[in-house]
Amino acid sequence: MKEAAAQLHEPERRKRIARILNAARKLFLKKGYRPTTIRDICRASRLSNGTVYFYFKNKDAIYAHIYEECFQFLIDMMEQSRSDDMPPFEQIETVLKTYLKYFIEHREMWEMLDISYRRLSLPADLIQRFDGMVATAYSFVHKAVQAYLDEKGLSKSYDSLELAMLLFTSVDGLLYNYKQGFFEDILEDTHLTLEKLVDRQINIFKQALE
Amino acid sequence: MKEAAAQLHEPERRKRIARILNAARKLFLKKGYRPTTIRDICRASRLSNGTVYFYFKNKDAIYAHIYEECFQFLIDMMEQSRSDDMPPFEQIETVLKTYLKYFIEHREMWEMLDISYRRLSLPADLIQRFDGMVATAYSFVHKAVQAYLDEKGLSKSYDSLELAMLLFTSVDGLLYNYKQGFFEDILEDTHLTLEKLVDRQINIFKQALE
Amino acid sequence: MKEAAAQLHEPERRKRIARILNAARKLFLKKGYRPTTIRDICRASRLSNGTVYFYFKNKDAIYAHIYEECFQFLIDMMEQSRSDDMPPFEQIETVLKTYLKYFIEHREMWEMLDISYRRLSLPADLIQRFDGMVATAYSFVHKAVQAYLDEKGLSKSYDSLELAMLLFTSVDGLLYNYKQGFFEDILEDTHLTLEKLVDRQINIFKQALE
Amino acid sequence: MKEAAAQLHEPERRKRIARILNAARKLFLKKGYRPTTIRDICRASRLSNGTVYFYFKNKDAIYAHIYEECFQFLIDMMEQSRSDDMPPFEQIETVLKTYLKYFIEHREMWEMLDISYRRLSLPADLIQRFDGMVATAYSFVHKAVQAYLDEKGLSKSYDSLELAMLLFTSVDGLLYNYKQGFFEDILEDTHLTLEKLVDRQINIFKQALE
DNA sequence: GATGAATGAGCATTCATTCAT
DNA sequence: CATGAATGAATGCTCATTCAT
Repeated sequence: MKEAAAQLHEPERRKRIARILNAARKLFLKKGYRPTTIRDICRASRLSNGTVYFYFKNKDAIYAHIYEECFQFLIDMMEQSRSDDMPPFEQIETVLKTYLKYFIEHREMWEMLDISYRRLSLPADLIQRFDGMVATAYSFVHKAVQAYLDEKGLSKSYDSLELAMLLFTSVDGLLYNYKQGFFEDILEDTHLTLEKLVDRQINIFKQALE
Repeated sequence: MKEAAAQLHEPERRKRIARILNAARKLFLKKGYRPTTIRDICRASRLSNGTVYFYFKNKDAIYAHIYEECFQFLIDMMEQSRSDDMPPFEQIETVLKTYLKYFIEHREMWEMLDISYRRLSLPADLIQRFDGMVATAYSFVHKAVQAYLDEKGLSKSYDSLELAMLLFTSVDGLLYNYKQGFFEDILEDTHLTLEKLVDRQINIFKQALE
Repeated sequence: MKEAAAQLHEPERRKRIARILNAARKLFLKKGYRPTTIRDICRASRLSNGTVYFYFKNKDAIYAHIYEECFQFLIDMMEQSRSDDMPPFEQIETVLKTYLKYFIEHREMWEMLDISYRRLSLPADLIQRFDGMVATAYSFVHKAVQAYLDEKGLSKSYDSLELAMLLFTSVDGLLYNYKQGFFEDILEDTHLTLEKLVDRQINIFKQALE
Repeated sequence: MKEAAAQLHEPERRKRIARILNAARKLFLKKGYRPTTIRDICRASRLSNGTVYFYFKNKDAIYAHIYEECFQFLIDMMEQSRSDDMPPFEQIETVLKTYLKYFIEHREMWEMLDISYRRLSLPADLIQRFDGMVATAYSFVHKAVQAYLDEKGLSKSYDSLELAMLLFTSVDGLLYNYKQGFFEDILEDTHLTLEKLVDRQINIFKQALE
C-alpha cells in the first residue's frame, strides 16, 4: 500500500528532482561549483531548503547526479552517431566530431565534466561508475582505431590503444585550451575554426599512418 | 640611510614571503584554490594571519604571485632549452619535451597553471601579463614550426600557426587527461609512458608532413 | 493552505524579530552603533548568528528598523497629542512638550534618533523615508506656528517657518546638551528641570511675539 | 646632559606631534573616529606605526588631544571677542555669534566636539578637564546674561543661569540640526541663513525681556 | 628615537546542514 | 512530504597594539 502510494507520486518526485537538477546545472556552470550555494539552488528551483535536502543527501550528491547525466549524454551521442558497419576511419572521424559537436552544442555539459570528480568527497562506488564512463568514451575511439589498423594491416606496427589515446587527448587538449580562452585572438584574426582544427588533427593522423 | 636599513631586512622579508608562497602553493594544489583558506596558509607557514596580510594584499594576490612564478619558470626552461641554431625539427621536439619535463619534474607548478586565472578577480594588468606569458609559450612552438615548414618548403601547404596549436594542444591534452587520472590503469598495464606518448605524437606530425 | 501554515508561525517570527530588535536597541544605545557587534546582539538575544541573519539582511538593516520604529513612535505621539481644534498656542505647546515627554519617557528611542542615518550606507529609499519622517515632525510645529501667527495677525511680521525651526531646534538643543551631560551639575544644584526649561523657552517665544 | 639633549630635539618632537595631530584631525572628520585607523594616520602623517605609538599612548589619546585643542580654540575665540567693557547685550551677541563663526569657519573643529568624549575610555582627569572647558564656554554667556539682567533691573524676575542655558542651547540646537542636514532644503528654498536664524533667536530673547 | 614586522583577537557575513512542525 | 527556521563553524580580512632591531 505504502509502495503504491509512493508510486502514485512518482511523477511529482521526478518533477521536483528535475527542477533541482536544472537549477543546479545552470548555477554550477555560471558560478562554478563552490560559489554556488544551496540557497541559490533553492531560489532558482523555487523549492525550500528542506526539500532539496530531502531529495539529495548533500551538495556533492547533486553535483554527482549532474556529472553522470552530462557524461551519459555524451556517451549516448557517441553511441548513436557511430555504428560498427561504418568504415573504420569514418568511425574515428564520427566519434571525434561527435565529441566536438557535444562541446559546441552542449558546452554547459562539457564544462560540467571539467570539474574533477575526484576532488569531491563522493562515495567510492560513484567514483568507480564515473571511471567506467570515461573508459566507455575512450573505448569508442579505441575500437574504431583497432578496426582501422586491422583494415590497413598496420596492427603490428602501431598500438591501437596508444593511437586512440593520442587522438582523443589531442582533440581534448584543443577544446581545453579553447575554453581557457587562449585561442580567442587567434581564432578571431584567422580563418581557423575549431571544426577545421579538429579536421586537420584527424587528417594528420591519417596521413601519418599511410 | 633609510634605504640601507630597509635593505638590511630584505633577506628576512624574502624568507617570509617565500614561506608564505611555499605553503600556499602546496595547499592550492592539494585542496584547490577556493577550499584553501588563509588560515590554512597561516598554519602551514607558521605565521600569523596578520603577517600574511602584511605581505600580500589578499588571497588572490598570493595566487597571482604563484601563478606568475610557475609560468615564468616554464618559459625560462623553454627559453634555455632551445636555440635558434638548432635544426627546426629539433627545436619543436625540444620545446615540447621541455614542456613534458616541466610537467614531470615540476608537477606542482604545472598544476598551478591549471587554475584558470580568468575566473579570479585579478587586476586587469595582471590578466594581461598572464595572457602575454601564454602567448610567449605558444610562440616558441610557432617559430619552430615555421622554421621547419620553411626548411621543407611546405610553407604554402601548411599553416604554421595551425600546426603549432595542434602540436601544443595535443601534448597539453595528454597531460591534462593524465592528470585527471584517466590513464592510470592503462599506463600501469602496458609499456606506455608519457614520454613515449609525446614522442609518438611528435612523430605522427613529422610523418604526416613528409 | 500555504498561507495558513506561514501565518501559524507568524507570531513566533515576530517574537524572534522583537527579541533581536530589543537586544540591538539596548546595545546600540549603550555602546553606540559601530562598537556593537552582531555577536553582541546574538548573545543578548540568545539567538545564533545565523538566525539573526535569517531575519535581517545585515547590521545596517537592524539599525534602520529600529530608527524607523523610534521615529514613528514620536510621530504617533505627536499626532495623537495635538488636534487642529486646539487653540494654536496650545498646539505649539503640546507638540513641543510631547517631544520632551518622548525624550523623558522613551529616552532610549530618542537616543537612537541621534545616530545620523546619513553616515550609514543605507539604501536610498530608506534615507528618503527617514527624511520624510523628519519633515513630518517639523511640520507639526510649523502648522501650529502658522495658525498662531494667523490668529494674532502677525503673519506679515514673522516667518512661520523660521519661528518653527527656532522653536523646535531650541528644544532639541536643550535635550542634546542635556544628554551630553553638560547640565548634570546645574540641574542638581538648582531648582531647574528640563520641563521648566522647555516651558520657559516656549514662553520666551510667546512674550517676544506679543 | 640627557635633559639637554632632549631639549635639543624638542622642536623636532613638536613637529612630529603636530604632523600626527593634523593627519588625525582631518581623518577623524572625514571618516569619523572609529573608521579612522592608526594606519590611516601613519600614512597621512608619513610616519611609521611605531612612531605614532611613541608619541601617543593609543588612538583615544590622539583623539583627546584633538578634542582639547578644538575646544580650547573655541574658548580662545570667545575670550578674545568679548570684553567686560562691552555693553551686556553686545556681550551676549558677541559670544553667541562667535560660536556661530566658529561653526562656520572651523567646522572641522566644531564637528570634533560633537563626538562625545564620555563614550571613549579616557582617563578620569581628562574627562574632568573637558568638563571644565564646557563650563568655561557656558560661563561666558552666563556672565553676560547676568550683567544684562543687572543693567535692566530684571535680576529678580529672571534666572540668569536659566536664560544663559536657553540661549546657548538654542543656538547649539540650530547648529546641530543644521549639521544633520535637516535644513538643507529649507535654507536653499528660502532667504534664510544660519546667521539670520541666530540673529532672530537672540532678538527673540531680547524682545521677551523687554 | 624610529621603524615596520608581527600578532591574534575580532568583525560582518555566509553557508551546508539539521530538524521541529 | 515540505517547509523554513535555526545552527554555528568557517571565511576573508582588519586593526589596535607590541616589540625586536
